[in-house]
Amino acid sequence: MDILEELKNNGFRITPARKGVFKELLPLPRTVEEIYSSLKEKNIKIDLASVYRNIQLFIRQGVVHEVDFGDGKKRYELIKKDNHHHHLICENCGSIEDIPLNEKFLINQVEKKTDFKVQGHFMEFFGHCMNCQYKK
Amino acid sequence: MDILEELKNNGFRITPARKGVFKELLPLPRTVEEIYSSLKEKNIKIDLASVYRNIQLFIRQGVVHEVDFGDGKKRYELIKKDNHHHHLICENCGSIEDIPLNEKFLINQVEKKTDFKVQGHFMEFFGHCMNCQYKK
DNA sequence: ATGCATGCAAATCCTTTGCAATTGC
DNA sequence: GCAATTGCAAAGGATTTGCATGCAT
Repeated sequence: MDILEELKNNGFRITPARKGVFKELLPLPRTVEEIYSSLKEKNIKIDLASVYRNIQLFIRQGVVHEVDFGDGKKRYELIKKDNHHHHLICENCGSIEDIPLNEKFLINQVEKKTDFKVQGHFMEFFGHCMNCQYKK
Repeated sequence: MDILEELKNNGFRITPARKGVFKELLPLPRTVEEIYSSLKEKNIKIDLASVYRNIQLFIRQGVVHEVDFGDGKKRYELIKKDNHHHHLICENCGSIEDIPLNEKFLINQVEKKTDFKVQGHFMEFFGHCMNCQYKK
């Protein structure tokens, strides 16, 4: 919950709505719609526009970034320092698992093959989680 | 141009609009807007809705897929058989380069670390192309 | 000739914005 | 108290859809 404190130190207010949106992001990347309905269910009153506004604030402050799993829905995820990772997305149940990877050699492979200077990357995996492999 | 023939065999018509959209996708992933304006410049009369409709048809037929470079714009790319590759996206000039990679070991790494069965992946690289490295 | 594909306009969905009221500090 | 934040409603942009007409086969 350090991050909210930091926001406060930067002159932003900690409102119930803002704290709510933040908490929704804690476990996993979520869509705006998911955040909105989840807060509603928890009886935290918030307007859709405020969800959008707070997500955008978090992004501008560099604590959240957008991830795209290619299903047409934008998801937002907390950026945790020293925790660069990728996702395993189950195409059956939709579960999302984090996984850290050693992808340096891949980036080396790219830079060896071309004259391109790689500064960032985006990498997600699709398939079936353990549960869904056996349920079939 | 095999793909258009195949569509025809599946009972779809080859119209100037459809052929136009298809040709626009030949070299590189493009946005709907890019396809639309490019065709307009070439005096190929087409409605925006028809660009959307044809892209969706191509996707349903499995010859095109959506790629997302994280800039908020959806791009559409032809799926060429036996030509699995990734992209190098220059953050300076926006150029897009294809690159084939040996990512099998990465997928093995994932499956070794977890119980997840990987069936697909998504992988893009961002940075600076050769031109933009030296122009700076 | 038939019905698929198109253009056009309206509808829909997602996201952003203006503004007055509210609330955190 | 004052400025930041909010809710609400309206605006904006992207995509989809309904329908009558046109065109590929």
